[in-house]
Amino acid sequence: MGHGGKRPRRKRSEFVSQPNELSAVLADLRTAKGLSLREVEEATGKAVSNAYLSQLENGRIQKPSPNVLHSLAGVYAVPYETLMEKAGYLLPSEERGGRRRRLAAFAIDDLSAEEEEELLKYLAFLRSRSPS
Amino acid sequence: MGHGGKRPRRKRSEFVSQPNELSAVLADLRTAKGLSLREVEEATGKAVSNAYLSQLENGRIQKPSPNVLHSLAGVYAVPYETLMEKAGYLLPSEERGGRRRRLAAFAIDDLSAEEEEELLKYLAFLRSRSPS
DNA sequence: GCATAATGCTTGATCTATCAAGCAATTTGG
DNA sequence: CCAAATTGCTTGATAGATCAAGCATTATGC
Repeated sequence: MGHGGKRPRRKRSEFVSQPNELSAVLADLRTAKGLSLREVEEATGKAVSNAYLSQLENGRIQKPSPNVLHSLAGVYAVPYETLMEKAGYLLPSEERGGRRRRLAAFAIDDLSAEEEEELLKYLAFLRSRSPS
Repeated sequence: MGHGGKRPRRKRSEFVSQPNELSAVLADLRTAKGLSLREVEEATGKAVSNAYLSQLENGRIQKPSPNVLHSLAGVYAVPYETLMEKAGYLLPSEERGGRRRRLAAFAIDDLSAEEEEELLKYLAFLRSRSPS
């Protein structure tokens, strides 16, 4: 031991995160619902740890298991197949003959009436910025 | 899900061959086509080893990856989804669309991907000002 | 201000999926 | 009959998924 002062140095690991589409979707869904990592962990019934969620959202996991995706689909109230598709396990739904809702549509299902009204105004604003 | 951590120590499981529906289906498909394990390995372009196929058909693998199932679906000319279903990754009768949609949901179906992302961030903002 | 909780994150450890190599039986062909 | 090939199978090694703990920083309460 020796050298008095410093404790085990903590090296700053250079995370080579490769953000993919899935990680972005999962992060967006969680923040859109206003949930913390631990709240999601809890919502899955401890099936998915907050540690893992963090790695997932930061693109450090290449292939989360279908079980994990199933748990998260439940928490975020989005279709399991959609997450499977984002993870590259299934062909895009168009090529499988299926209609689909925008992911954002699922994020608003439990808004209050007041919030929904605000949201509609915001949508009008969004549209005013792009040609129809 | 994983197992990690140092929790109650788990004993090494003795290879209890537990043939499930998937293993039976895979074995039947292969013998029905008169193929050997190595021929199937070859047919997948070396994507799945004969060693693994053996374990798979004898129920020694709990959750083969979707990638493996995809390769085998190609070789045996059966639908990928069918094998996924046998493996327990998909529900047999997936019913979709039962939920009631918010009004606003109809207004976002034709947003661009960028706009949708903005929208999700806006939702996070909305939530941050009201309790759940 | 300070203790405490909450948040996102990193890391060490463990289990599982998966393959390369090898093995004992069986088949084939000369 | 025997060597070579084939077949199904087992096992050691490796990589990746996943979690329990713990850390740094920020928010919250007194």
